[in-house]
Amino acid sequence: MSNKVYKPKAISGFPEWLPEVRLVEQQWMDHIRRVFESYGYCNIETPSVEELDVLRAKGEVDKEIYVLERLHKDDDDESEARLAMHFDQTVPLARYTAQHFNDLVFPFKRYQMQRVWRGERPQLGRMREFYQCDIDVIGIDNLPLHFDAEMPAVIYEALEGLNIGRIQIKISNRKILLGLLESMDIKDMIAVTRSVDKLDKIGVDGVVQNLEVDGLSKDQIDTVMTLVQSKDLTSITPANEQMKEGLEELIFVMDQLKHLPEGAVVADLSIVRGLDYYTGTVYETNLLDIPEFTSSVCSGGRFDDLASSYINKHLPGVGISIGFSRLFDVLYQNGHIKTGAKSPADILVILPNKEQRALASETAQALRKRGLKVELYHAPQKLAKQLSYAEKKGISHVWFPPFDEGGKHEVKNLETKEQIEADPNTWTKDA
RNA sequence: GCGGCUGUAGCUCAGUGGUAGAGCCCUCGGUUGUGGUCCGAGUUGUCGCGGGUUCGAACCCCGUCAGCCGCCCCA
Repeated sequence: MSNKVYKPKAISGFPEWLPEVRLVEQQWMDHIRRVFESYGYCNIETPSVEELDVLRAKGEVDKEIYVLERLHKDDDDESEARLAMHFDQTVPLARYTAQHFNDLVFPFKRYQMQRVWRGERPQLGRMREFYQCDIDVIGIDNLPLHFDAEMPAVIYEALEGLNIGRIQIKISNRKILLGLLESMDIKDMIAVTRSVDKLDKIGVDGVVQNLEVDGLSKDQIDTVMTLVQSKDLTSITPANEQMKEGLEELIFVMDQLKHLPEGAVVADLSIVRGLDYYTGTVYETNLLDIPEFTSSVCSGGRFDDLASSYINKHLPGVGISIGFSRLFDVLYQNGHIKTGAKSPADILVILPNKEQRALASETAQALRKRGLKVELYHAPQKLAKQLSYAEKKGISHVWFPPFDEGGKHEVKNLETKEQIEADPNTWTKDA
C-alpha cells in the first residue's frame, strides 16, 4: 500500500456543501417544488447532455459549453455525436417538446430542477455547475398573455416562502424599447439593449456614456433615457405599433398582478435582457436586502417561437428560471442562512449495553414505523460518548431503551434536558 | 478571454534570510448508566509547484499553476 495521497481540494465553481447546509438546500428545493406543483406544473428531467448540434441549433452560442467525451475514444471516429453539457434548461425543453410533440398536452406546463454547466470564470453568485429551477408554458400557435402574469405570481410565492428577505420582480416588455429603437432607425439594437440593461449597475451617467460609444446622437440618447426611466406607463406616447403593443401587454400583466404586496412586482423599462430569444415580456429579480448583489437571481421572459429549430410548428412560450445555486450561495455567504442539525434524524436511540442490542433495534424500528426519523447507535460505548454524538449532530432527542429486563423506556430532550418515561408506540415529539 | 490581489496544518492566520508556529477543529483521558463548560495529553504540514540568487530561502528574483475580486456575459 502506498501512503502517497492525492490531497483533495475544492474545484472552483463546482460547489458542494456540508450535510447541515445541504439539509437547508433540500428544504428549499422541496418548498419550490411544492409551489410549482400547486399551480399544476409537471416535472420532467432531461439528460445532462445534449448533442452539441442541438445546443447550437439556434446559431452560435457565446456561452462556454462543456463538451463530454470518452477518454479512449478513437480520434478518427466521426460516428459518435458530440455530446455537451446543457447550459440552461430552455434549449433541452425546446428539444423535448419537439421530440415528444404528439404525446404532450398543450399548453404544456412543466418545471425542471436540474444542474446546468457554464464554463465561465467563477465569482460570488457565479458558478460553473449550478441548479436552476425553471417553469415554462408552451402553447401551439398562441398562448394567453395571462401566463405572462402567472410566472411572477408563482415565483413570488416560491421565493417569499424561503424567508430570504424582500425580493422584487422587475417586469418589462422588449417590444417597448425595441419599437422605439426601430422608430429611430437604430441599427445595432443589441448593443443598445445591453447598455440600457446595465442601468441599475452603472447608473444613468454610465449608460449615457455607453450609448455614446454605441453611436447614438444626443437627442436619441435623451429619448431612450427618458423612456427607460419612465415610471408611469400610461403617460408614454408610443412611437409605433410595436411599442404600443408592448405597452399594452405590460400594462395588462401588471394589472393581473395587483394582488401581490406593494413593491413585490414593479414595471421597469430598463429591463431588456441581453440578446437572448425573448420577444415580449421579460423578468428579472433582485434581493432588496442584499443591495450589494445587483445581479438577478431569477429571470426569464416570453419567446414567440421556442422550438422552430427542432420542429415545423409555431410554439410560443413564456418561462422563468430561479438561479437556485446563485440565490442560495449569495444568501449563505451573506450569513442569511442559518444551518441547524447535521442530521435529519429526530431521535438517537442509545445502545445501553451489548445485552440490549436487540431491544434497542426493535425500539428504533417501532419509532420509525410511526414516521419518526431514527438513528440507532451501534457501538456499545459509554453514554457520555453517545450523548455527545447526538449533541454534535444536532439530534434533538435521545431515546433510552431499558438497561435491564423489565425496565422502562425513557426519552431525553437535549435542549431542555428534560428526561421522561415514554412508550415507543405512543410517544410524540411535541408532547 | 482581459485586468488586479493572494497562496504557510482540516479552518482562520502569525512568521520578511538562520532547526516551521498559535487559536479553533479533531482524537484520547479526567474510572463503574447521561452531552454541551472546564482541565490535561496527543495527531496534523511536499510553507501551491519549478527554477534562480545565497554558506543557508516560507521569506529575495523569474516562471508557472491555483484561488479570490473586477470586466465580459449571465442564474
